[in-house]
Amino acid sequence: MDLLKGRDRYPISVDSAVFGYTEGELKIALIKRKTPPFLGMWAVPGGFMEGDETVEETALRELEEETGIKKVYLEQFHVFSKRGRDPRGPTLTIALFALIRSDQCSLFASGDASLAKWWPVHALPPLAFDHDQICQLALESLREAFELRPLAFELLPPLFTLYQLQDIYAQVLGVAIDKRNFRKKAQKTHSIRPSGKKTVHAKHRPAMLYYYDPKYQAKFTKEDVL
Amino acid sequence: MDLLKGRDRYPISVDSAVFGYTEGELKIALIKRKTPPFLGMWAVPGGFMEGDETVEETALRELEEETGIKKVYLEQFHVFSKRGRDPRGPTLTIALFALIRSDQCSLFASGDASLAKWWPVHALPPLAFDHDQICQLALESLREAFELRPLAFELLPPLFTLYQLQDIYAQVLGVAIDKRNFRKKAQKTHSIRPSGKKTVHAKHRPAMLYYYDPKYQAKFTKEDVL
DNA sequence: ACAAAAGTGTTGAGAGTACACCCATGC
DNA sequence: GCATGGGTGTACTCTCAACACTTTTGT
Repeated sequence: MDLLKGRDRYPISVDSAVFGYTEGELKIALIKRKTPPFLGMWAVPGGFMEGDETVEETALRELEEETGIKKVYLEQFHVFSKRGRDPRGPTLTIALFALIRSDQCSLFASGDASLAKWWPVHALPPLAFDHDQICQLALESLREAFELRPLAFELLPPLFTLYQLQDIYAQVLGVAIDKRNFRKKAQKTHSIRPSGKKTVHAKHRPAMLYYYDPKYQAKFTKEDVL
Repeated sequence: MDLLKGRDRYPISVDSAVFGYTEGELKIALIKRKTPPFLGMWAVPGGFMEGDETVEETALRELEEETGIKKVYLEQFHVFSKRGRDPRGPTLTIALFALIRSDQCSLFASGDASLAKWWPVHALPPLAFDHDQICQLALESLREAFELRPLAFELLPPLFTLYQLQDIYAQVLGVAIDKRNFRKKAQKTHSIRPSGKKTVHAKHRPAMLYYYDPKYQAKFTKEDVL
């Protein structure tokens, strides 16, 4: 006896706002749609759940199919279910944000995408469906998550400069940050450690490269969020 | 042409962890299931999406059907999609937490529920499906949300004492709070205002009743979260 | 030389924390 | 009279915010 018989069923799409930090700017990865509706418009990568996948598996599969992106940090932030948001009929969209390390930011369009490209978060093109809402809420959710968890490191390569780290916080939180105060705070966490190496070939004085190692925090607290 | 044809479709259940503050304790509303599977076990109220409802509409409909609860604050916190979590087949569950004012906490079982009852959050009975996980994550999400938004007032009647307010923060965040420091902080927000009325027939000295009015905050900041 | 980021301390204000006693009411 | 919460102030610590100049490299 199928106890789920008679239940209404819905196609589920899983869409991911992928954030990256490239060329010193916080950006979102968008694809150009190759199929109707909204053919030729920009959209966040995503697609429909299949079989007995989990939400996260769908997100990873579609990301790789459409943009070539592989290793990402994923976090769910909202389910969109308003009537009429997809002209094809009632659909749910589970929205996630994804964070990708800046040394793995190259994009390759394929699958449902004819193009894949990074866009500065504050200069997005017109978007398909309600993806403008998704991007906006993604950014707000990212901000909230940044205040609760040490996520900046998910946007940086294993070795990074304090300036990069600070700049990410400044851009995500949308505030200016004092350099000296930030560096003092970073040192107090003990989890941001100098590697001994320095940047080379920068157009300016070489900077110490740091790495993040949470094991040097006795216990993670909100105070360690920077 | 149905562009959604051929997509896999899933039944969606929407389950709500309803928090209430009654008898001086933080509690969750549970129902006793009247239908298989897990017949006779306690579970979080919820049910399947129908037609072109939104997630929030489903949550409200099922809450009223099963427990009689009407006015609540709702917030999504997670989608559960792991294989095998429902023995009947692949299902998604969208989980929300709900906050109900303590003057509207009476429960009436009906619909799929044979009983509806408040349980202290730290003394729950064995639960159907993965509802123990849902309750645990609901509590953690509630904690996070409490640090970002002024939610305690959603658990209190329009007029409340400072002790009640403090006690909610203490129980939700799981920490002890100093009475004098808390009261100082509450006064500084300017949005918690004495009504002039006092409690009557308490088993102790009458207490000033306060109300919450966000318009007395110039701009809401994290500092106003208490 | 100039542009660009690296690096470095001190001070003052405000927030957070710790702490103990008397009061009013119901039973 | 006893139990229960109501109500009040001070002192210390620590965190946070504000603030400017010299250094090193590439062009």
